[in-house]
Amino acid sequence: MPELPEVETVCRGLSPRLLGRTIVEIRVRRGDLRHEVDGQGLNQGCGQRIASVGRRGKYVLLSLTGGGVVIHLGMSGVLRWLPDCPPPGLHDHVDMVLDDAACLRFHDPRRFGAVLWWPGDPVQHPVLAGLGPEPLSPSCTADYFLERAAGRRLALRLFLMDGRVVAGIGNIYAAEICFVAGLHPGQPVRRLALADWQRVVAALRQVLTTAIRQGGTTLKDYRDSDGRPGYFQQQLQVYGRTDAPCPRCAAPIQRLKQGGRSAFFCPGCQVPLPE
DNA sequence: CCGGACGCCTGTCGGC
DNA sequence: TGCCGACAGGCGTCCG
Repeated sequence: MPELPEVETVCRGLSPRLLGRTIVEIRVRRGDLRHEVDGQGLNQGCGQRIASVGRRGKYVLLSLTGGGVVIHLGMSGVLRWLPDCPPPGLHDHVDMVLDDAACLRFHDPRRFGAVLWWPGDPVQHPVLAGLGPEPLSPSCTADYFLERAAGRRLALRLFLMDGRVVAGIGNIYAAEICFVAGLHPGQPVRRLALADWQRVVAALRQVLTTAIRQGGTTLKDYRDSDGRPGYFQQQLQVYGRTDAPCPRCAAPIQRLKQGGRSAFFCPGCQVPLPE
């Protein structure tokens, strides 16, 4: 569910609440997530202070004085800060209780998420190895994409969703980025020229920074760390808008199946490039 | 190496 | 009303 803008929003909300707090107890009610929760490891975090709250792609990183926690929200995960740690409800799998009686609660109905312990700096966790650059960092350039796309027939949308190419872009934002760049989502990436990649880079910066400013996209259950929804769904131009008029040319938005998932595009504004 | 299909899990929605 | 299939924001593995 949550892509980079949602995870960034969660991190910004958590940071002032968690910084400097000490973890006093970890409660794992259900550990069979995507990766089995290592309760033994996480318990080593008890008594440690939270030194920073960070993000890498769609992962939340809690850096402790002697270790770290890496959290992924999967499709349905919600990370909430709760001032008095109320009794847990259905799918509230993990609580990290803090020294001010608040808690950080991981809720995840589909259990595609993960809560991982790491004995050192969490950015060193193996799940983060091989992730591509942050899309909003200076290293994410048109030249970089051109090089990574060389010789590949993979569709543009799937290329942008591949975390090894660029971190943090999922189905919603890949669709919006292709639209803003004026490129067909099924476009084989080897056909894009440098000027096309420049449009992709400009589009992804614009889409992601706007989405962060709006607090992310709430289609259904996404909430930030205080339980508030995002507002970027009001600005989606193609995602989920099958048959609705394109905001630029009024042609009906089309949907197609790509990599087992839905892709949305405007047949008027996103025409395949000539070979 | 590359790309496509599938599975993991629960919940919701639309059609019959 | 109830049942059943399709689908949902991600990602790892397997196979051709």
